[in-house]
Amino acid sequence: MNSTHTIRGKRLTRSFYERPTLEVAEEIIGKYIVFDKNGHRKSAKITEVEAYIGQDDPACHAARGMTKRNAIMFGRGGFAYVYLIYGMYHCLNFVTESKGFPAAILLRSAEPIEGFDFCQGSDKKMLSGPGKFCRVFQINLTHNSLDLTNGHLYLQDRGAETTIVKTPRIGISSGKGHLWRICDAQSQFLSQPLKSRRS
DNA sequence: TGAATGATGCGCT
DNA sequence: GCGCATCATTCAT
Repeated sequence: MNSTHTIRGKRLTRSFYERPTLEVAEEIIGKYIVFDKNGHRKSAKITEVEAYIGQDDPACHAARGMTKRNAIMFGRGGFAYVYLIYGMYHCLNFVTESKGFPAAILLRSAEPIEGFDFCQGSDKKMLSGPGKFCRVFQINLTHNSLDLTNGHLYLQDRGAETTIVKTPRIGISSGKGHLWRICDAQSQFLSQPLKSRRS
């Protein structure tokens, strides 16, 4: 039942990324990530991200200055920052803000849209976590520093409307006070379920 | 339903 | 050496 029809959408340009990170993070929910690899297209709707903002954010990789690994974060917005974590998983980030201000948005979870087999019925968890997303999308260190505005990995606006919820970030030991994990409040495709509200 | 744990490699002190 | 922006599995309650 998979369609090979290409869904149209507007590619997000440099001006989308080169803004305050929290603004970008809130607007990025509901956007679509597209990866064209060898003529095969995968796409997914973004449901959950985290913001890592500047050298005053202790959880941000740039907190202790520029290194070879995090150098891309110090450049212009609109590039991919990919790193290896725990020796076995990759995490994909979107660099934000202008040159000189290091910040990025971690893609934590998404809803599969195009280019997947759904025979297992476990699609809700297929992309639910930063490591799982990269494994399925085959994102690795070779994709670090790719230009999202001019390449085969990019974001699209397909006009989806969303309601967002903010929570503390996951898996960090410092910087827990900020509500910089941003989720689609209605989505079933999150890395962790939101706390249900009690009456 | 939740806590503990092992796998695994790189960057940094 | 140690500590990670993780995940799947095992064990306890």
